[in-house]
Amino acid sequence: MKVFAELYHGDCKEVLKKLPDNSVDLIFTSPPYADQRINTYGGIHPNKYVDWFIPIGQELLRVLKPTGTFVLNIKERVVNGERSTYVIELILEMRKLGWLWTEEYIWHKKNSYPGKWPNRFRDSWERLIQFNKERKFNMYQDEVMVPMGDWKKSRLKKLSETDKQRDESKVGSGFGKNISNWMDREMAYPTNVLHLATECNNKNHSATFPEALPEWFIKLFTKKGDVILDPFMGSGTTIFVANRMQRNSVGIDIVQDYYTMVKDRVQTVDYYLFEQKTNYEQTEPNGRISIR
Amino acid sequence: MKVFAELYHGDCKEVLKKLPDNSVDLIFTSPPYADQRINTYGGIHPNKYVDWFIPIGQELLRVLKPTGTFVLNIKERVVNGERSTYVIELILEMRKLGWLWTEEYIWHKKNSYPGKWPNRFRDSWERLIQFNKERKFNMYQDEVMVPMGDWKKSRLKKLSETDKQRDESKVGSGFGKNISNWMDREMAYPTNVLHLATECNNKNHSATFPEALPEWFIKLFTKKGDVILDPFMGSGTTIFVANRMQRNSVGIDIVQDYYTMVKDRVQTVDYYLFEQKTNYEQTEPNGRISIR
DNA sequence: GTTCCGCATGAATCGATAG
DNA sequence: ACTATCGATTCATGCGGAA
Repeated sequence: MKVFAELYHGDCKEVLKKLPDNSVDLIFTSPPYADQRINTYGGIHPNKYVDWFIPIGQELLRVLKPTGTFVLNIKERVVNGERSTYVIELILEMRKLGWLWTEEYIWHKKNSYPGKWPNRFRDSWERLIQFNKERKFNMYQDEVMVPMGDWKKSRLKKLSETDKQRDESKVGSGFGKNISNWMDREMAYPTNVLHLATECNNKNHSATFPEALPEWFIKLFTKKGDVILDPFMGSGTTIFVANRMQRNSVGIDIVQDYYTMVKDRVQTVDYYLFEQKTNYEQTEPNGRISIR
Repeated sequence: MKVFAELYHGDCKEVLKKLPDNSVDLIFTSPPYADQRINTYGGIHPNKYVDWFIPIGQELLRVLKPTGTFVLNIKERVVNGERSTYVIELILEMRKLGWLWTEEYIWHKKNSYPGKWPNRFRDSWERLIQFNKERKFNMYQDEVMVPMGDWKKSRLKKLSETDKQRDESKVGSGFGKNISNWMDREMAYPTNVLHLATECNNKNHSATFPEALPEWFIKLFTKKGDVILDPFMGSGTTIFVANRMQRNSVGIDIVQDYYTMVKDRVQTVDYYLFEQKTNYEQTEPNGRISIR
């Protein structure tokens, strides 16, 4: 299957106008938080955040397919001892545009930023706000099933130890089959709380969210060959995960360095696959970068 | 220490007017959810929820001490495929009354109700919205510390060998002091995400939250002898936990059965303590029920 | 080939100090 | 009075090198 990654450099409010109506299956993005990351992005004042975002929300509504989903990763910061209200105001304004506020998932950040203050504890969660265009949308729930409980993990560990023992005594005949059967029966649907650690290791470019986050929603809301849009792609986590999962992707960023970096790395991925599989597709004439 | 439980039967909007200004240290409550429990509370339509709550929020602001805290346990329900907006609208309206929206804790319900729907997974979290009257309020953070993660074990091992010597060699240096403080630390401050299972063993009275929930906030925001108010006490979980923790409590409920049941059970607790400790205080002449 | 351990770092916030 | 800058505080994760 041929997969493209379509990258743009510019203000997504303008760039989005180039995209056709009803062309995207999933929008997954984490916009710059108010007055955060001021050195890379301009920094939007909390009081003006909603006004800044709404025109973008309007365009996103246009490009999303009726069966598509928009997942917004965001968290309000503390201003003068209070939680800012721009996120919840944004939800109300988005509904006025016609968006449906379907659900709010919680990302529990297991390794939240340390610190101690007299009036609050560490902030260890972020919002994943799900918007939809219509009440009927594509959702592939079976793709994100998980092993049932923590007590299963210990049993799995025991099994793997047993696995080794049997491996020594008997040459495993049909044992793997048993495990897979057992695992299949122990799967359950997840909830709307996701437990993931932030990636804070010393990589070249730190992402704002771990790959597992877009991966989960991509599995849940798209199938192979669908189109995923990230209008604030940043270091490109969404784009790369989409590629790996054989989804097409459209990425936009206003920062030249991010755009260049993601473009280069996407090409690297392309080249890597070329070497591995000796199955290279020509770059599309329209500037789309082919990945297979 | 003598502890009272002051119970009222009636609409809290009216009953609250009897309470004096600045007399409560913590308000912890879980109001009837919109259109939920219609048979008991009559059910408030989601569209009218904010209008219904605001006069109560006004009175709560009056009775709370300037150093006190109001914790509101609530979660918006799904109406016509969308999350209702009355909770986030309520936050905005409460701020207009003068409340400060200090923080939003997440209660992750570890054993939430099983089930799935075509459009959504199980809802396994609720909001615990913290409002305050002033930016400075009482918070006893040390009372809710939790054991550190497993990573601490290896770190302890390391520090016991190398950093002890360094600490002795660099006596008085700020750096060494920091290290030693950290080394002795066995407990860490928690985050704003609480992991509690819903109680399913309580057959008599279906409480809306487990005892551990009010217990955590009572430890965090009050000391012994403080006054805790629950204007929607329901089956009285907040009241009983406050009693057990030697905090005074004020409970209000509009449902006669709830009022009677809590009053009877509080007296039972009273009698129980009388037998155990042979230290009984007369019931107060003003109708307050004494507990020690 | 594992296991263990050192270490950098992450969408942070408050209070004091300076301009 | 109001804004800007800076130091202090703090916990968990995963990479990479070493045993």
